[in-house]
This record gives sequence, C-alpha cells and structure tokens, in this order.
Amino acid sequence: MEYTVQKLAQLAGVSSRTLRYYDEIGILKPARTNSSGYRIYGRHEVDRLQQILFYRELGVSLDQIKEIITAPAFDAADALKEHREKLLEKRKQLDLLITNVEKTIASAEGRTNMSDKEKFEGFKKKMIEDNEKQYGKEIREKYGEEAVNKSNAKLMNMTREEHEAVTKLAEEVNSTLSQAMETGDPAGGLAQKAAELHKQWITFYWNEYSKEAHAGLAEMYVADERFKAYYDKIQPGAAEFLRDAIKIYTGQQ
Amino acid sequence: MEYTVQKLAQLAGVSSRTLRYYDEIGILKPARTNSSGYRIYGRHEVDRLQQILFYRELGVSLDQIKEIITAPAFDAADALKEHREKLLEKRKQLDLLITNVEKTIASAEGRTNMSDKEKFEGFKKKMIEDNEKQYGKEIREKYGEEAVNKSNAKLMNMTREEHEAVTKLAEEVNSTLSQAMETGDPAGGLAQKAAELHKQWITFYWNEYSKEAHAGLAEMYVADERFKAYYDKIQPGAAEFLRDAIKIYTGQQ
DNA sequence: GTTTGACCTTCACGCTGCGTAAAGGTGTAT
DNA sequence: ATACACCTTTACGCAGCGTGAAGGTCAAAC
Repeated sequence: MEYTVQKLAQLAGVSSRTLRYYDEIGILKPARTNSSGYRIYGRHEVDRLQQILFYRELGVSLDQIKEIITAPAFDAADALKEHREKLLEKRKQLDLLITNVEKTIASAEGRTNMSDKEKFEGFKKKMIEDNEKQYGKEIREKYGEEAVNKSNAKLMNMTREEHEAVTKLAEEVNSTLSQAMETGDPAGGLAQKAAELHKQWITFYWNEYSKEAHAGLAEMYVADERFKAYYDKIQPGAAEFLRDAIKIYTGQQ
Repeated sequence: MEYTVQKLAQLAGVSSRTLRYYDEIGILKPARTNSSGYRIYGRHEVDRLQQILFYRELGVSLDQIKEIITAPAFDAADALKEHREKLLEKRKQLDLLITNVEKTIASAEGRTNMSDKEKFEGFKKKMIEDNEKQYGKEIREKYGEEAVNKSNAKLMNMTREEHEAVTKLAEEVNSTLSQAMETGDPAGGLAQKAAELHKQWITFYWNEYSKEAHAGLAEMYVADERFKAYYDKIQPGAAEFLRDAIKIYTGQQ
C-alpha cells in the first residue's frame, strides 16, 4: 500500500511532475520520504489525490481545491455554487464569442461578393474614424471612454444585414420626422412615431436604453452645432422638433 | 494624426503596456520613434490595432491574429472557422463541467441527509479502493490504464440517484438470472433478458459498449475465480450460465 | 563486481498576455 | 527652476504544469 511518485502517478493517471508540483505547493505532501529522499505515498494520500482530481475535473483552481478539502464539508457546497456561477458566466461569454465569430464568418464568406464586402468594411472603418475625428474627444469626455469604445466595437461587429437595417431605420426616422413637421405638432402621432423609430435606431448603437439618456441625446441635438446641422439639413428646425417630440415621448421635461 | 503610446492606448481602450507588448512581439510596431525614443503611431497603426482588437475579442490568440492580419483576406475565414470549432468544443466541455458541478452540488446538498451522504461517499471510495486492490493490476494490464481510470472517475461522479439505479439494476440482473437458470436454457427469453439487463448494467461503467467487450467480460466471469465466486454465490453454475447467455445475446462464439 | 536501464532527486526555464513596480530620461506649464 | 505628467527599458509575477539538465539510487543482468 505504499507508492512512489511514478506508481501513484500511474494509478491516478497524472504525471509524476504533477505530483511533485502538488507537493511543492503543499496541496498533497507524501506520507514520508525514504532514506534517499524518495517520496512515499500511502492510503491517505491516494484518497486525497482522488479528491483533488475530482475537483480539478470540475475546473476548480488548485488554490480553491486546497481550501475545499481542508475545510469542513459544509463549505464545499458553497464553493461549488460559486464555481458554478463562474462557469455559467463563462458559458455566456463563450456563446457571445461564438455568435460573433459566426457573424464574422458569414459576412466574410459568400453572401455578399468581394467588392461589396470591401466597400462595407471600408465604410465601417471610415465611419469609426470620422466619428472619432469629429466627435471623439468631446463624446469621450462627456460619456466616458468605455461607452465610446463599446459603441465602436459594436459598430465593427455589425453584419451587413444589420447595417442595412440600421441604415433603413435612419432613413425612416428622417422621412417620418419630415412628415411630422408638416403637422407642426411634436405630441402628435407622426412625431411620436418618429421618436419611437429614433429610439429603435439608437438602441442599435447603445448597450442599454434609458429614457434619461434618450432625452439627453435629444437635448444635445440642439445644443451641438454639428448634430443640429445634420438634422436641420432635412428641414430647418428639425433638430428642435425632434427634441421636443423625444422629450414628450420619454416623458422627461 | 500622430499618437504616442498613451494617446493611442486611450483611443483604443487598452493599456500602454499592451501596446509595448504588441511592439515587443512584433504584432504592432510604431510607425517611427522620435529623437528621444518615444513610439509614434500613425493612421495605419490605428487601423491595424482596430483589427487586432477585433480578433482579440473573438478570443483568437495573438499568434493567430498575427497570421490572419498579415495573410490575405482569404485565410481569415478559414482561420475563423477553425477557431469556431475550438470554441464549440470548449463549450461542450464547459457544459459537461456544469452538469457535473450541479450533480455534485445536488448530491452534497439536502436531498440526502448528511449521514446518508457520508455513507454513500464512503461507499464509493471503498468501492474504488476494493476494485483497485482486488482487480486493479490485472484489469489495468488487460484493459489499459486509461479505461480503468475513466471507470473510476465515472464512479466518483455518479449521483446518489444514479447509484441507486445501478444497484437496482444489478439486483435485477441477479434475480432474472436466478429465474432463467430454472428454465435451464441460456438461449431462452429469461436468460436473454438477463443478458440485456447485464448490458445495461455495464454500460453504466463503460464509456462505450461493444459486443466483443461484453462477450470478453462474460468469458472472464468464468475464467477469473473471483468473478466466478461472486456469481456462483447466487447459484452454482451461474457464472457459466450467464456467460453462455451473453455469448448468445452478443452473437459471439 | 560492475554495468545497464529504469527509477528517483532538485533546480530552472518556457508557455500567454499582459500587470506592476523600479530606475531613470523628456516635455511643458507654472 | 521646479513640479508633474509623460516616456523609456528591464524584469519579476500569475497557473499549472511540460520539458530538459545534472546527478543520485535500485534491481536485475552480465
């Protein structure tokens, strides 16, 4: 019932280096060493190793395992629950990665021919650059680094389909806004529809929607010359009208 | 349009250390360095960094990214497909981990009270030890290290529910075998049912089932004194009878 | 008795993708 | 001139071992 490193290693299906490492970090020390320094393991060590490997297969770190197997059984369940949460989080991340990778493959592959794709890629990059050049600094200062980076990342990750959808949405916003302005009533049906469409449009770029942020953006449309110029190109006073409509839509005064 | 490390780092949302590291491993070198050795990045580098970060978010290793972005666009899709396979494999593994962790939590928690649980844990461990002590060496020699280790690992991972199921199955095998022996016909319905139950029983322990292995095990039941003794305790000649039934069931002569 | 050959030992570097000092030079606003 | 924010290179640290290197030990074979 006594094992040398290699014997125990074979028994448990690990390498002898692993056992020496476990000795080194103090998670599994040999029962004793013989006169010439050989590590000798006994029953207890076999049991302990079995436990270690069990938790290791569950993906628990050696540090955690150490805590688990030296602490009472009560703590083990808690530790495992925490570990499960981590695993679930990891899987969510992984799923996100996979869909993104698949989107990228789809957009890189057939579906859209090469010149189209290049145009689109080029367009995306240019859009980010322009964004950065024109509004980057101020927006970064106002809304923080992270938000802007996330927005750019999202833009880069859009598929062509999504891109078309969002472009069409923007057009709809503009045309609806244009029609709504003829009625002159920012609280009217058309104006509210424009606000709704506008909400849909920004949620393509934003990670989360809030009425406050939406209303804030509307305010900026008027306050910032460049945004104002963009909307007023549709029709003079469009920026103000859209702002009013959004303020009513979001119920923020 | 020229950036120092920190400027570019802020623009891209990474640390300056990261940029220096990318320089070091040759994945992103600055356009030039100024008179006092400062790294200066330009347009091209911004673009390249954007690409790097894009792939990095997909979980691609920096080595792979280097290959992708220096190779023609054609290879990128292939590389991504390979990457996708890896991610899918990873997710499968993760799912397995999660279910195992959940099983463990369930078995550690309520459902079964503490003393029951301890008995069960103890039983499992003892079973493995006994297995190892009695049959370990020979079985290892006959079937290879890996198979035995996997079998032990599987045993350790069983939940109490599964354990009960497998125990009940073993009893069923025995009682059916006992009844079948009264008919005296190893090709008869009862004997074949015993063989079928026996198959179900071993598939709890084996990773994959094959007729050859099943028949081989049956042969061993007779050849090996200890196995023979176990079955003959049910009724003298039971080992031989079961072997014959299994041979017929598997169609192996 | 000695020579294999299969064990064992203790260093110690390598892998990934940076974080985090340390020690020192540079740029610019006050 | 002084402070302060920026830049540089060098190098250890992280997890969990793999993989030598350099040398001692043990049983069996000659």
